[in-house]
Amino acid sequence: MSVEDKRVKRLPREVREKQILDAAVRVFSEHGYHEASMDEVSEVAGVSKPMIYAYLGSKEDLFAACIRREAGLLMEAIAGGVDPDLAPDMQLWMGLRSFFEFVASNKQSWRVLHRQVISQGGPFSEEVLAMRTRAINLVDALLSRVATKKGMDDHAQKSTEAMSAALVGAGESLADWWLDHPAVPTRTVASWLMNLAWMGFGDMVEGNVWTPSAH
Amino acid sequence: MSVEDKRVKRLPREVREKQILDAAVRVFSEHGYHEASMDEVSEVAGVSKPMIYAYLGSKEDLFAACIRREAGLLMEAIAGGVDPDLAPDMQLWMGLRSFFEFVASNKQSWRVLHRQVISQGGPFSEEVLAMRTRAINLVDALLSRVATKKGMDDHAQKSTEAMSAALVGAGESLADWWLDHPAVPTRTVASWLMNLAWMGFGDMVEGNVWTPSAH
Amino acid sequence: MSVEDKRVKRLPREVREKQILDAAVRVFSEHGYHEASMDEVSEVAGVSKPMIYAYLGSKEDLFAACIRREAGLLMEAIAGGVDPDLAPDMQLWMGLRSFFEFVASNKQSWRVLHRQVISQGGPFSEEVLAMRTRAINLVDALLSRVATKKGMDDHAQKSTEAMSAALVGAGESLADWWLDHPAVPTRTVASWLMNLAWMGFGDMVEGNVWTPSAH
Amino acid sequence: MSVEDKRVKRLPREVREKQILDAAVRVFSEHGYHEASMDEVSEVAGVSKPMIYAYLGSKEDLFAACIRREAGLLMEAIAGGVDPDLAPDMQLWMGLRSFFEFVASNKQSWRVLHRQVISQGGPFSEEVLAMRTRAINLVDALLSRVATKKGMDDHAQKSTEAMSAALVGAGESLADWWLDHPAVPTRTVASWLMNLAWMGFGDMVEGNVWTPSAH
DNA sequence: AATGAATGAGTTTTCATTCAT
DNA sequence: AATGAATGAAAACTCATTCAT
Repeated sequence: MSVEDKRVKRLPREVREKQILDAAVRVFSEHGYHEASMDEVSEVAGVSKPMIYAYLGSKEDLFAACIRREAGLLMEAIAGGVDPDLAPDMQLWMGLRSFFEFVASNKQSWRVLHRQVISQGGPFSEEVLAMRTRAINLVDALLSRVATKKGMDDHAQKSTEAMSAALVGAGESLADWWLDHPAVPTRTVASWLMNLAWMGFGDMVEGNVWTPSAH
Repeated sequence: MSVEDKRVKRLPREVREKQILDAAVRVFSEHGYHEASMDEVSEVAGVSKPMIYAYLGSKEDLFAACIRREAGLLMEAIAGGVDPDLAPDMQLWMGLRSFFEFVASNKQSWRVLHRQVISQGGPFSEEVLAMRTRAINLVDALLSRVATKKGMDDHAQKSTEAMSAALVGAGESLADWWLDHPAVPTRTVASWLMNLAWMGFGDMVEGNVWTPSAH
Repeated sequence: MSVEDKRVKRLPREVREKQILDAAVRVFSEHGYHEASMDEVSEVAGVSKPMIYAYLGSKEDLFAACIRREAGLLMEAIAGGVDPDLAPDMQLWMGLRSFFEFVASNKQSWRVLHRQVISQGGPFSEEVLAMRTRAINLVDALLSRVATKKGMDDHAQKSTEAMSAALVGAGESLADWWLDHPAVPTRTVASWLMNLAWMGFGDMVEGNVWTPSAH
Repeated sequence: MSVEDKRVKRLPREVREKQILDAAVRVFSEHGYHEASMDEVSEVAGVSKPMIYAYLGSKEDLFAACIRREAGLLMEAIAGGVDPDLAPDMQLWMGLRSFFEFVASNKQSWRVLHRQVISQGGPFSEEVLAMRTRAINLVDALLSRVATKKGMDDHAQKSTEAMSAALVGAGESLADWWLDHPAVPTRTVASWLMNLAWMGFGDMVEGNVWTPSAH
C-alpha cells in the first residue's frame, strides 16, 4: 500500500537507480528486450520516464546496465564460491554449484542474462557476448591447467576453448531444463554437469577417446 | 544482377513462396525477428508486401514458416545421415557429423533456427521450442538405450533427459563457436562433442563418476 | 455442390452481371458498404475480381448498381401495388402495404437500400439520395392532391413536402422496428403508419391542429 | 488564426481532450466514421496522433466518446426544455421544440449522431442504438400515458412502441429535411411533427381510425 | 529532483485496383 | 471470356524519446 500508493519523492540518485534497475530486470526478464516497453519499466519502477533517461540513458543503455549488474552478481557469486587454491576439479565443482545456486535463487537475473544471449547482432551484443566470453574463458583456464599438467599435445590443447564453449552451452541449457524440473536438488544437477565435463574431458586428456574406427 | 535488377513478373505461386521464404530466412537470420521488418523482406524478396501477406500470412506466420522449413531441413539432414540399424554410438556420431555439416553449409538456416531458440515467451515459442524438444528427445532416445543396456539404476536413468538437454545446449554453443573458427574441420568439432557426450555419459553409466568426497 | 464446386465458365455477360449483383447485394447488406470487400463479393459471386471490374466498374459503381436495381424493384413493387385511379388515401394505403410486403420478403434489398441512406456525403450520396427523394416526391404528390382539394392555404401546402419527408422517415424507422418484431402482421404495421399519416395529415388539412395556446 | 496557426503547448489533459473531441465530432460529421482518418482528426485538433490514442483510445473508442458526449448534450437539451409536471402533450411539444432547436444550433452534433444511426452491425452499434432506444422509450412513455388514460385496449397499447419508433424516425427525417430548408422557423417544423404525432396518435387512441373497408 | 505533456518516425496490415496470360 | 498474380497507397496504431514546467 505504501510502496504502490504514494510515490516517494526526492530520493537520492543511488536509490532511484536501484529502483529503476530492479524494475528493468523484472520487466526485461518477463517480456524480453523487444517486447518490454519503457512505459512498463517506468510504471513498475514507480518513476517517471524522464528520470529513467536522465539516470540510465536509452533503452539499450538500460538493458546493458541490467546485464552488467546481473552478470556482475553472477560472477561474484561464482567467484565467491570458489577457492582459487583448490585443485582445478574442485574449483570447477564449486563453481558449478555456485552457478546453479545462483540460478535457483535469482531466476529473473538468470532469465535476463540468458534470454538474449544468443541473439548475436542485436543492439546489445557487446555486453552480452562479453559476459559469455568471460564465462568461457574462466572454464577454459581451468581446463587448460589440467591439459597442460597432463602433457596434452598441442592439438588437444587447442580444443579446450571449444570444449569450454560447449560446456558453457551445456550449463545454460541444463539450467533452463532445471527451471522446468525444480524438484531436482541443486547438487544433483551440478554433479551431472560436473561428470559430463570432468569425465568427458578427462578421458580425452588421457587419450581415452571414442573413435569411429573402433567399430 | 539479373535476379535483383529486374523483377521477374507473373511467377507461379510456388516459386514466389520459395523466393519469399528464402528472403525471410536471410533477413531474420541477419536481424532477428524483432528488428526485421516486412519492408526489408519484401525488398529482398523482390516482391511487394501484399504478396507476402497473401501467401504467407502475418509476420509471425512468416517466421513460423521459416522455422518450420529450416527445422525440417535440419532434421532431414540428420535423419538422412543416420542409419537406424547401427549401434547407438555410431548413430550419435553420424548424427553429430550431419548436424555440423548442415551448420557449415547452411549458416543462415542455423542462425534463424538458433537465434530465437532461447527467447521463451515470444510469440513463436511453440514452433521453436517444439523443434528443440524434438532434438532433445532424439538424443534422449539414444542415451536411454545405452543406459538401459548397461543396467543403469532408476535414478541415473531419470537423468538422461537432463543430459540430453545439456548435450543439445553444448552442441548449439559449439556450433556457434565453430562459426567463429571456420578453420577447424567438421570431423574434429564433431569428435569433440562426441567425446564429451559419449565418454562423459559412458563413465557415468558405468558408475565411474566424479565425486567431491574423493578429494 | 455444383454451384460452389465448379465455376461455370463462359457465361453470357447478362448472367454474369446478375450473379455479381446478387452477390454484391448480399455482401453489402451483411457488412455495409465500407466493411464489404471486393474479395468477398468475388468469392460469393464465384467470379474473379477482374470480371467485376470489367462488368460493373469500381466498388462505388457496383454499389450504385445495387442501389439502382434494388430501388427499382422496390419502386416497381409499390407502383405495381397501387392503382392510380383510386382515391389518394387508397393509393397511399396500397402503397404502404406494398412497401411493407416488399420489406418483409426482401430483407436484404431493404437493408442495402436503407443502411447507407443517411450517410450524406459518402461517395454514393447521389444514388441513394435520389432514390429517397423519389419516394418523398411520391408521397408528396398524394398529399398535395388532398391538400389542394381541401382548399388548404399556401402555407400549409408548402408543408406537404416536409410532411412527406417525415412520413418516409417514419416508414423507414417503422420498417426497421418491424424487422425486430416479425410477429406483427403486415397489415397491422401498414395500418399504424396509415393512420399516422392520414389522420395526422387530415386533421391538419382540416385546420384541426394542435396548438400550445390551447393549454 | 491564433487557434490554428500556432499550436498551443503543454495544455492540461482536460483541455486537450475537449479539443480532440471537438475535432473528432467535426471530422466524423463531415466524412462519416469510415472515411474519417485519425490523421485528419489529429490535424484538425492540432494535436499529434499519439495524444489521441493516449487520451481517447482507439478510433472506435474515440467515436464512441463523440457519440456519448453529443448524445448527452442532446438529451440534456431536451430534458432541460421539458417540465415533467406538464401534461403529456405539452411535454411532447416542449421536447420537440428543444430537439429542433438543438439540431439548428448544433448541426455537427446532429450529423455525427444521426449519420451512423442506421448502420447496424458496425463496431459502434451499441452506443448509437442505445441512444436511439432511449429516445424511442422517452416518446413511448408519453404516448403510453395518454393511451392508458384514454382507456385504450391492449392491442392498441402494444402499438405505442411501434408508433414511437415511427415518430422518432419522422423526427430524424424531418430534421434532415430542415437542414436543407433553413428558412422555415423552428416552431413551424416542430408544430408539423407535433400535429403528425398528436393528432394522428390521438385519433387512433380515440378509435377514430382510417380503414380501407370504409371505401 | 521530478514529471505530465507531447511527438517523430516507424510498424504491421489491408484493400481497391490492374496487368499479363 | 476469364483469371491468378501483383501492387500503390494508405490506414490504424505504438514506442522510444524529449520538452517545459
